[in-house]
Amino acid sequence: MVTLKDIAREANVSVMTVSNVVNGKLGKVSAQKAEMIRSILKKHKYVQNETARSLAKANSNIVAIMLRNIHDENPLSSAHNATLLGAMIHRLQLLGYYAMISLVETQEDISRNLRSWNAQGALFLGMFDREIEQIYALSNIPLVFIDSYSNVRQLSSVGIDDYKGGCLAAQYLLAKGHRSIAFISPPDYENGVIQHRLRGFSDTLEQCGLHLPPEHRLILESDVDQRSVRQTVEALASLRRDVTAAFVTSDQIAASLIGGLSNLNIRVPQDLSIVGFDNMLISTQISPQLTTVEQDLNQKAALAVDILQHRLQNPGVPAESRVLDVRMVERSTVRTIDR
Amino acid sequence: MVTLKDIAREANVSVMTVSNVVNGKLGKVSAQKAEMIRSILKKHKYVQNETARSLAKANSNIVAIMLRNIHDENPLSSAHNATLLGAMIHRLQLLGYYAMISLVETQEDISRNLRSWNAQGALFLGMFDREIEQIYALSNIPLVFIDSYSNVRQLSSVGIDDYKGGCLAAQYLLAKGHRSIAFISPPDYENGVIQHRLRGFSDTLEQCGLHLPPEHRLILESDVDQRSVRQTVEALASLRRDVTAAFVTSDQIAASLIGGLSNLNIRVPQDLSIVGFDNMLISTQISPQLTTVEQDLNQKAALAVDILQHRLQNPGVPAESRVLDVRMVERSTVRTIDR
DNA sequence: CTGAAAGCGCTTACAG
DNA sequence: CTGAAAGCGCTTACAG
Repeated sequence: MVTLKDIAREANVSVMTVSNVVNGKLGKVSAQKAEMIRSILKKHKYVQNETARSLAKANSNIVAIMLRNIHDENPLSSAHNATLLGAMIHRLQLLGYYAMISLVETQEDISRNLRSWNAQGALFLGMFDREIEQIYALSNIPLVFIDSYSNVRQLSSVGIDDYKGGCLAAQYLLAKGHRSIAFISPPDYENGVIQHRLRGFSDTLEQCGLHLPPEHRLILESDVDQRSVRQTVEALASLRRDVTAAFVTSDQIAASLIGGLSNLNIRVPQDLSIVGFDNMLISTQISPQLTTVEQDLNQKAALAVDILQHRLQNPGVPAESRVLDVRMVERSTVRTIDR
Repeated sequence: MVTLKDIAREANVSVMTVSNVVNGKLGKVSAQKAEMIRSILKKHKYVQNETARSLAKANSNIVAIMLRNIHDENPLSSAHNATLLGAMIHRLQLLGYYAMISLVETQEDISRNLRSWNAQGALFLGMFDREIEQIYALSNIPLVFIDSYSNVRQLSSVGIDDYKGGCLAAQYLLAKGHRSIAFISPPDYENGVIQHRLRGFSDTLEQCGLHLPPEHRLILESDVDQRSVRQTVEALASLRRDVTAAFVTSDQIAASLIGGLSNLNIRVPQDLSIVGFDNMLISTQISPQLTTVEQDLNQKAALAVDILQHRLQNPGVPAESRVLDVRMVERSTVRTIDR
């Protein structure tokens, strides 16, 4: 590995001068020397040793991205997480940062990943409410939380209007004449996302004098585990007499359920209407195409990175929380009930 | 940030002694002192500065994972890539490595990401054939390529038997009585995967005296872009008189095509049979469920990491190439043609 | 414009 | 078992 020192020796200048050229501090080097040094740099394909640079500057250009690991399930088998992660990495790179990814479970995982490479900042996906406060105690680099609800003041976060998402789904189904509707989701995991969608959903029902009985609230342990999908499908099938529709909090789960229902000869939307959430690619791949609540993942990813960068560039700016809008996308999984 | 020096001062010992305790070199420290130091370490929640450690040891425990960026499309919107990445990160963590992820396009991207943090090793996903040789020139850390074909000798790689996958699909469709079959894939991108599947497919046809005319070979520019899906659906629809089935090289694309066909009232499998590839979750989410060629992504990911680790632990061991098996999974998108 | 000195937080190699 | 010295490859702060 060729170092600044090697280059300096060959160029007959000091290490400092080479360093200035590498870092583009051209005011400090004569144009002629700079050119000469640049050509030697190129000749040897010099690549800066970020490890040493980071140690000397206490500035690494690393951004840690931490994904909450739940039940040891691959968090990237969720299309939502994967798309978001890809978009964040892409944008970080454009801005000159390195992305170090870790799947975290314990405070210790977080602490280690936050501090060992002196990351400049960190992006968190799906952390639990109660963990967030503790994370702040670990480090004082800028932190941005995605899809987390928390009471911590001065939290930088990006999320979507989950409450409104629940409202939209309920309003839409009510407008189509549905009066008895199931709510299906993974466990809440204490990050508040599900809870807010549920609240928006049931508040809207209640405004119409309806309510969501506990037996219409179905919980799916895992959206990738076949067995738990099957159980939920069966529970849903046995609810069929009571319920004309279901709001499912992700397209991925909705697609699995629709597949399972079709095996039991329960047709969507004729026998049961379904509204999903996310508007991922899969909502147009299944048949009938899924009516769903849309969120913009690319925007969520970009905004998270931009907020982080803004705080990195302007130390001391106050925390910033952004809530992105959602909207209904009407397709073919909800039927109109005539009265 | 608390450093070894701080701890050493408080414990009234040298930095070296603390370092030995931190690194578990207990043979070198008296049990009593070790215990005392450990408690101070814990009290201050000491976290090792990997930056400094890496610089001193020339050993970072970072593994770089590079994903080939094509057309600036999010590589993690492919369920295949995302699942693979998640599984690799998980396994790397278990073994004590840090995962630095980058989306690469040029040799310079690769060079920078390979060298700037002195990564111990690197994992490449979907690199082009012609690039691989150049990558070897960049660095001599252990490299493992996933799903890449290359003429480079001594290449460590993990892939699947793409040729056999093509054969299986063709054999299956032939056995069901199909004689005129389309082959649909993204562009080959020179990594050989598509090419090998195609060759297995067309060789098998030829063994039966059939062949694949060029107009039955459809190329989809992008599997996430709606327009290119629509174009392919139309092309496929207009082939319908000539063709009774299509082999599609990913479940994701197959699902999109089936969705598009159903909008044109072309039913699968009655009007057209489809075989997919991968056996991702989506193949059971769509209806009818997709008949497909299965590969084991978790195994692919684990093997890639294990081969890398083996080379990391045993410098000088020869390169190792592994090819994983594939198998047919029969579901409901292929009909039997009576003759 | 140029460079010698000191230091970032750690480890290696050696002496006691 | 313990520690003082030197060094990893860079940058900062300063002197010329």
